[in-house]
Amino acid sequence: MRGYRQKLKKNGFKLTPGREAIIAFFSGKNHYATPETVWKEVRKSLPRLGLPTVYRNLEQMRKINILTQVDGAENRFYFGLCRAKNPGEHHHHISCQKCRRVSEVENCYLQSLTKEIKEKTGFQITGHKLQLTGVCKDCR
Amino acid sequence: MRGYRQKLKKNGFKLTPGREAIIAFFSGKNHYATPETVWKEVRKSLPRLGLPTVYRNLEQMRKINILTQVDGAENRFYFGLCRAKNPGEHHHHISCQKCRRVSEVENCYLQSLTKEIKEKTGFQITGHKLQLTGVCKDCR
DNA sequence: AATCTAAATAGAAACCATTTCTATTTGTAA
DNA sequence: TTACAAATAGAAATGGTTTCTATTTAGATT
Repeated sequence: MRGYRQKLKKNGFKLTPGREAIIAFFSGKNHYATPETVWKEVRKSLPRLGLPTVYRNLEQMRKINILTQVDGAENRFYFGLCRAKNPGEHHHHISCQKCRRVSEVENCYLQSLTKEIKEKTGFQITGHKLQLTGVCKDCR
Repeated sequence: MRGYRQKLKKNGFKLTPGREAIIAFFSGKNHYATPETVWKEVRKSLPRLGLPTVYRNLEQMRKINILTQVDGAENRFYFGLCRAKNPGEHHHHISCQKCRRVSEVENCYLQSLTKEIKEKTGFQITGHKLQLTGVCKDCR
């Protein structure tokens, strides 16, 4: 928790009750959630917090790698807490299809494929997004 | 083009002018596009084609692997033509960030990582979605 | 070629996640 | 304590996507 405060400050963001509550929500659950779910939960302690504020905060905290955005099946936003040792470094996340837990996959195994894919497709690879799905050890 | 007709019939879909025009659109361009873009273009030859019909057809043709869905930066739909030799088999696509061309990456290199990721994260991997971005050889 | 029927469509309207806007409030540096 | 930029509330707008119903159509059957 302390680390997130530092990170917010370092990036010029103020420590508002809304931001702290959102981080607390994710810290407690470690699952990904939609902005609306976050809002409904956080509103229990901060009844006047607006949904637009939640959207704004989620996006800001994603930008500074406190949160990570998860691609769900539906065309909407999902966020989860990023617990990587070095969140700024390129890495991936895997989410549990049962309990929605998010975990880090700190190694990226794809760099080595760049050359092979380039030879086969003629594309120079500039980026990739990998969305892993699985079942976590508690749900198995 | 002939192949798409067969595939539609085999899956119980009728050969409507709308479906043919949508496939023609993608065949000519080989780029991905939003439903709205498809609609605006196809409407030039079929002025009465509605946007909901385009949405319906895109989704239907995605289901039978004529089209592939591409994840763009914005939270909306993108579709492209799938030219894989065996579209039913698991594979990936790479899209050019300049011209939006879509190409197939028929080998999936990730199966071999399943075991390694399982050991590190405790997750049993059940699926993945890989979105590759690059610059195609014509745009380099 | 004419008939039939389930599938497909048009057009309008609804839906709803997300964003924008403006007046007001608040965190924090001085 | 004050000052001010940052952040917020609340309402409203936006716009991509879906739903709805009456009508039309593709393709099978005769």
